[in-house]
Formats: sequence, structure tokens, C-alpha cells
Amino acid sequence: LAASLDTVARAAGVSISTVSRALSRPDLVSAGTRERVLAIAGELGYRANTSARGLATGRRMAFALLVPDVANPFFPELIRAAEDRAQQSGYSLLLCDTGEHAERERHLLSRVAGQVDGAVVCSPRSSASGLAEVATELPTVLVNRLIKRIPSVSCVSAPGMTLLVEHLYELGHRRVAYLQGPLASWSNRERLRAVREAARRLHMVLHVLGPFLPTLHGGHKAAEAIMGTGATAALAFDDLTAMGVVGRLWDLGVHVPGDVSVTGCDDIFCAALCSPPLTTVRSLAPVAGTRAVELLLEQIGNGLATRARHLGVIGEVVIRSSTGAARSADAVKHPRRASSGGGRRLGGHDVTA
Amino acid sequence: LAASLDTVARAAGVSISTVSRALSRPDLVSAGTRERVLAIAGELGYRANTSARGLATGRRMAFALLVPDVANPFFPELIRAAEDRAQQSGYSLLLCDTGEHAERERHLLSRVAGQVDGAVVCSPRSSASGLAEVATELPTVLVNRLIKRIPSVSCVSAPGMTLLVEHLYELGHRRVAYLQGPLASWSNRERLRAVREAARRLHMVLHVLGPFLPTLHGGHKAAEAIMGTGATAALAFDDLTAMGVVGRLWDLGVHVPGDVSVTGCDDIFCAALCSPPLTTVRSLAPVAGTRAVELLLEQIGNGLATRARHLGVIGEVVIRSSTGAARSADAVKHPRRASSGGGRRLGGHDVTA
DNA sequence: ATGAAAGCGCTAACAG
DNA sequence: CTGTTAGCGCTTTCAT
Repeated sequence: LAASLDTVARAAGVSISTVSRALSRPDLVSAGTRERVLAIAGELGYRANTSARGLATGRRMAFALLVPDVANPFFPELIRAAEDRAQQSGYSLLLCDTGEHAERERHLLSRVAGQVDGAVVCSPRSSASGLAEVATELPTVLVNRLIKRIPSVSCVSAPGMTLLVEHLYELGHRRVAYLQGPLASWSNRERLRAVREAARRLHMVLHVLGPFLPTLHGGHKAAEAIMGTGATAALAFDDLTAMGVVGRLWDLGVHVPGDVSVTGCDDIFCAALCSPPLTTVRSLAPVAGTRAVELLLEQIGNGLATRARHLGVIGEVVIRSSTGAARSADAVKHPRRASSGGGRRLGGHDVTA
Repeated sequence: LAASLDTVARAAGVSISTVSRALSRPDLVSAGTRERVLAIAGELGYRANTSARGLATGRRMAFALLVPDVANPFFPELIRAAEDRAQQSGYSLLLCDTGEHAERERHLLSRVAGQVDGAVVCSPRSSASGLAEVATELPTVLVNRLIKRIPSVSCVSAPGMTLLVEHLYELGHRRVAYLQGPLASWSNRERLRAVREAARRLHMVLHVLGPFLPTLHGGHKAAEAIMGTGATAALAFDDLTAMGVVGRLWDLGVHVPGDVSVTGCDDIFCAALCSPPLTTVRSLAPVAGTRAVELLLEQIGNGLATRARHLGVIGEVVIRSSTGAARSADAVKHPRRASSGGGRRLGGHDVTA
């Protein structure tokens, strides 16, 4: 049923390789032949068989993109940007959801290894050694994870977290909690480190809670954990967790930010629209997605200029209404909505190094 | 570098075909040989080359999944479910973002046709004839689009839209607007039809506005369009549009639902959390994703029981706080947050036919 | 139960 | 510029 090179060649009265050339390297055949072949190929609805081509060339023109959870709003924008960049260079994207499981991540990675020309692994949950091993058999780029020999692009949120702690300090908070994300998450470790240092420097009491899954439900659990600590503010690992916290606190009759201030991280789509709008650190997922694919293209020698192997995208802080003065009677009455995309901004700028 | 069947065969002192069998059809080789071969393959880090396998078998073990916009929160959950189901049957998913462009959709479709065993096209924007043509050369399943010969699964929101109009009527609204999504969208046509019929039946004045892109920005435009009409309520094509509308109206000093009621559709993740929480119709994207892949598996004869070729998933209505009494001075003071996942529910139930 | 051999559809030298 | 010829790595008869 499917037309092959041979079919077209016969129909055009030329050899199979001429057709191949007309299709893959038009400049190698005479204008007349080329057009005739192309026309016939069109009529016959010829579609190159990528398996055959891949086998012959050794290039599959596809990358794998692994994410812990497609439905976590942090990823779709990254995915879209990555796919867009990949398309631009003729590559397709194989999407894999690892379900936040290190094991599944490794399994998928080895499963797709024979199927793609490279992989972008986002927020990896598996061990450095495991990833390093993969990187030896398959061109790999990491997102949000720093490992020596593997190119990476990271959303740098530590500076933002520091500013967030200072912001809370200024609002009078002296006892705060950090709500951990997955322990295997590099971002979590970075954020924790930044929060810890800032809290110590400012002589604030810090409760490190968790780990919690970066989901609404994880946030629900986290909210309950906060209750015992007496903290007047909580820095969540990410926005999803923060939103879960806010929701559960509300159910428990605790008002945000009146009673407890809450911050997120990433500035996902919903962060500006939810109630109250979230104070958070921007993460610029699309930039990360684009850069990651470019790093991969570079790595497989697609002729792009060589750049540093580790990129960082520093996100700015966005102050919205989920943070307020520490447990004061006249709690700031936060506006019901921030105007679209609004919020005050602290520090932050895009930097790649 | 990469170990091939031949490498393993040599190392194991058996023929290449024995290795192949040990790997693909373990039952065809003796237990002893099998284990030895498997062990050696493991040590050598052998990964089957899917291009070669695909060429030989004609099966690529991959599906394409096309969506108009990965970052539209309606899709990630569908994608996750689809990917999950695909993995279960050993298939990978090639994700393609069509950017809401019919042309790009067709282009991508023909591009991946030689690369996958089938395609799930979500909320197609191209013509029925174009899709029908694709479906002849590639097993295809449509999501949210009804075309005779092509299997499909649709989120049926029309009944919900009808209930929404009735809900608005009960709240005293007599002049309402429907904010159209893409004209090429089947869902848009269905929703419009339902709204039109209900409005006529109830003798309400209906303004049909748009089309608008199903994005926040599209919603901003829509909000402005509403202003001229004197409508006291607007039914948006989807939640994203509705959220954009609410935001822009707020900027214009128009209060929702105090001045204008707004409804969405899909019940995306954010709908329950945004401010005010959105009255909407649930769409059950994950069910659609799973079913779509199953329809595809069925179509390529993967041995699943045969079922109806057109599935429908009927979503229930969720009444939250973006709808209220028509322009009354003592507008309902909506709660700042609905408790998690809350809301009153009208009609609706899962049904497949 | 295992081996030998013939392709799958395409690309890439190599000749002409 | 075009045709001929070898594989790419795997599956799969067909023998043994």
C-alpha cells in the first residue's frame, strides 16, 4: 500500500537512487528530473520510511523528552518550547512521563536509547551515577540537575528563594517552614540550601518539613505538617505544593496571608490567577526547554556554535498576595485579584553562563 | 560502540538469530541458551535498534499525538493518560504541537506518517476531507471531532452547556453572550449549538461573539467584545478564555459575578483555584486520552475487544462562584475560595456509547 | 532448538 | 548527473 522509493522510481522511469537524491539532496539531480520525480512522489503520496532511513543513516531524527509529571504545569510550557525548537531542526520529540519514579526514569531511558538520537531529562529523579551511565551511551542533556560531565540547563531559583526569605523577614516573620519537594530533586536541594543559609543569617527559626510530592495533594499534607510548628510562613518547594497548602489551610480555617504566609516557586500559569495570587520565583521553563534542545543539537554535532555546557536561567521574584505581615491582627487585606500578570518584582534577570 | 545482535551472538558463541529469538521470543530457545544470551546481552548493554526492528517488522511501536497547544491545561492530563496507556502496550508517543494551525497540523501529520503506527489527533483544526485522507494512509483516532469513517472519542459538553444556560436563566439573566473558540473546532460548534437552542427556548437574547483563541489573551479580547453588548452573562468556549475574560473585566472595573457572570468549559486544573472559582463543564480529559489510545490499538488489531468506533464522555456541570444573580445591587458576595474541588453539581455522568 | 540466508526501504560510496 | 551495488541491524522463513 505505502509507496516506496522503488514505486516512485518505476513510475518516473529513473533509478531508485535518483529518487532518493531528489528527495534528500535535491541539489544533486538535474532540475528537470527533480521536478518530475517530486511531482510523481507527491501524486503517489510517497512518505519516507524513517525506520529505513534511520537504519541507513544512523540518525533517527528524534529526541526523547522525559519529565516527572506532564500534568505539572511547570512542564507543558517547557515541552512546547522544546518541541518547537526540535521541529525547527527537523527532529521529533518522544515524550515520556516518569511518574516521579527514579526507577521508571531509568527504565524509560534505556528503553528509548535505541530509538532516539538524544534525550532531555527534566528534573531527574535517578542517581548521578545512573544518569552518567546513560549519558555515555546516549547524548543527554539534563534540566534542573547539575552533573559534571553532562550538559545541562537549570532554572536557578536559589537567589530568588533567598530574596523570598528576606521578604518574609521584612514582613516580620521569624519562624518559617520550608516544605521539601522530592529528595531526589536537585532543585529541592538548592532551594533548601538557599533558604537555610538566609534563615541562619537572619536568625530565623527554620522548620524543614517533608518531603512532599509536588502536587496539590502533597501540599495538603504539607499544610497539616505546618500546623504543629508554629511557623507564621511557609516556603513551598513549588507553586503546586503552595497551592495545595493554601487550599488545605483554608479548609482548616487558617487564612493566607492573614494567619500564615505562603510562597511558591516556578510561577506556573496558575500562580497569578489563583486565590490569593502566589508570591513566587519565576522559572522561565520555555527558555530552559529551548536551550536544552539546543544543547542536544550541539552535542550531536549539528553544527551549532559551541557554548558552555552548563546553562543557568535565573528567575526573578514576584511578590503577590500570598505573603503578608506576620500574624498581625490587622492582616493585610489582600485584593481579590492581582491585575493580570501583575506583582512587584525583586531582583532576577536572565543570565546564561 | 553500540552493541548489536552480532556482537552478542559472537560473545555468546551462538548465531545471530538465536540471540534475536532469545530477546524477542524467549519461548523459542532452550532455557540454558536463553539465560546465557540474556546475561551477556545485559553485560554488553545491548539495546535493540528500533529502526532496524521497525524495518524488519513493519511496526514502529510508536504513535503520534497531535494537540493544538500543549500549554493549554486541557491537554497535559490527556497527554499523560494517553502516554500511560501507550506505554502499557509498549508504544511510545511522539508529541506534536500544531500551534492551533490547520496547516501545520496537516504538515505534521504527513511528516510523522512514515514514523509511527498511528496517530491521535486532538481537537483537529483541519478540514474533514484532509483528515479523512490522512486516515486512509495512517490509522487515526480523533479526539473532539466527529467524522464518519474515523474512530473518535469526544468530550461531550453540549448537555452541560445547556444546563449552564438554564442555570443563568434561573439567576435572572436574559441577555447573554457566547464567546466562540476557533471556528474549526468541533467542540466550539457543538457548544454554540447547545447554547443557541437553550437560549431560544428560554427566550433569552444571545450575542455570538468571536472567534477568539482559547488563551488568556483571547479572553482579554473577548471581555472587550462583551462590553458593547449589554449582556449580563457570558459563556466562554473554554476555561482559559473564561479566565482571560474575568481578568480583563476586573481591569475594566467590571466585577464577576457581581456585574457579569462568566462560565467556562473543561474544568481545567486551575478552574477551581482561580478567582473567582469558575462555573464550568467538566471534560474528563484523561478518560479521553486513554480511550483514544485504546481505539488506536484496536484499530491496528492489537487484539483488544472491538467496541463502538465513536465514544463520548459526557461531562457534568460544576457550579462555582463565577456565576451569580443578574446585575443586582446586592450581588452575591462570592466566597474568596471554594473549598478544594468543591462546587455544586448538575446533571452529568460518564457515558460511553 | 539452532543456523543460514533473504530481505525490510533507504542511503552512500563507487562507477560511469 | 545518474545507475549499480553494498550494506545498516533486525526478523523470519526455511533447513537442519
